[in-house]
Amino acid sequence: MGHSQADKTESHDRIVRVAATRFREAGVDGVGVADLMKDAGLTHGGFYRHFASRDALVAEAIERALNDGGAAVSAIANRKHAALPALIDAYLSVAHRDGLATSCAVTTLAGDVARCSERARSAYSRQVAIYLELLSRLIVGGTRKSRRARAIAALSALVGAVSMARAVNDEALSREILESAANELKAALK
Amino acid sequence: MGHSQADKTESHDRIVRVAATRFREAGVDGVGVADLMKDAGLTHGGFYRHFASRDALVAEAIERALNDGGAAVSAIANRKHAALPALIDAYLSVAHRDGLATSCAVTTLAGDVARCSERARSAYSRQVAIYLELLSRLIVGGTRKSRRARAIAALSALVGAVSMARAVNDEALSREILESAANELKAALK
DNA sequence: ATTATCTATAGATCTATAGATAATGC
DNA sequence: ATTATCTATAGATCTATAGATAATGC
Repeated sequence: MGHSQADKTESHDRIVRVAATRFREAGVDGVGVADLMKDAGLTHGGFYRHFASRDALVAEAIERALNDGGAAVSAIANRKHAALPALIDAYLSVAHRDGLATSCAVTTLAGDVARCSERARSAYSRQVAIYLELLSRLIVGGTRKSRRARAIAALSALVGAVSMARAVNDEALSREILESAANELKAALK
Repeated sequence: MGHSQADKTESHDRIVRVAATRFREAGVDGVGVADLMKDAGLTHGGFYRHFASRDALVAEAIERALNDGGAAVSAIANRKHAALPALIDAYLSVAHRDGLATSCAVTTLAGDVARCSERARSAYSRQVAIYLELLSRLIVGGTRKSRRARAIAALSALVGAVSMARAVNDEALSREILESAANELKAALK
């Protein structure tokens, strides 16, 4: 039972990481403080030495989830060769559809964030802006303005396709959505 | 205090209608049975004479919410003139973004449905299939297969754009998402 | 007599707090 | 002495049930 300040920082970080995962899996309303603390290897009583309220953790965990997704997307976007189709294929993959725990929060937490604190919504806005910058840079041809408009349409299609592919319980339809959206996007942005 | 069978049918319907509205506003986990019954003008004790469980109401309310949205979209799609751009503009309007209570459940409840019962997910799948048929019919040129692929990409963009426009707390960015997505879609499907 | 609804409550769960315990760090 | 964590619990809320009440409908 460690009690150093280093331990506290590590505990704090572990709670946020657990919450960022569980919130993506079960929704922000789908898991309680006690359960999160248990997953982090702590008892629920200690929670309030780390966070002022559950809402404070929610905001921090959403920021973390958004950053995680951003890092994964950036890693693909910074490839030298065929970054745009690679990004589209990764985002619209069955692995991303099914990997809720580590999925992109711009899709997975969109509905929850809309009902969240301004802090969480600001983090979400920031991450959308980052994705749009990143996509605009990868899109070729036309004016700067046109590239941004196409980036918005592309990001919308990525988010919507994954949302629907997850909600549908018809595997053939789900895969058709992912594949058709990927093909149309790659053709439109060629 | 009426107690006829007609009253029961009416009460049942009112509970489902209230739930379909409140679930879209607050999320499926965001409102309890007692609160829903109060909104329907009843006390919470009577709930279990209408539904076997809360989950049974959730499934029925999601079906209702999906049908409501379907009816609204079909009404626009059946216009003689310029049905496709009218549908795109309506779906990507500020009114639809802000009108959660009566909004299209394919977008609003996507995240919740992914964690719901098979019954709710089947209803969702059915509604997606209906929208894709409807959009395929409105899209011109190319093969049947190509029209379906474009319908999938278009529906994805509609769903994703509204999801992001709601989560973002930057009004300018939110409107830019709706407008750019609408312009790109209309241009692509002309 | 049947039944739609209401009152009251059981039992579980959730957020948050109080006080105890056992380490750290001056 | 300070503090990170634990044990225990208060108070609120949530789903579900039991029994009472007041209408309907044979």
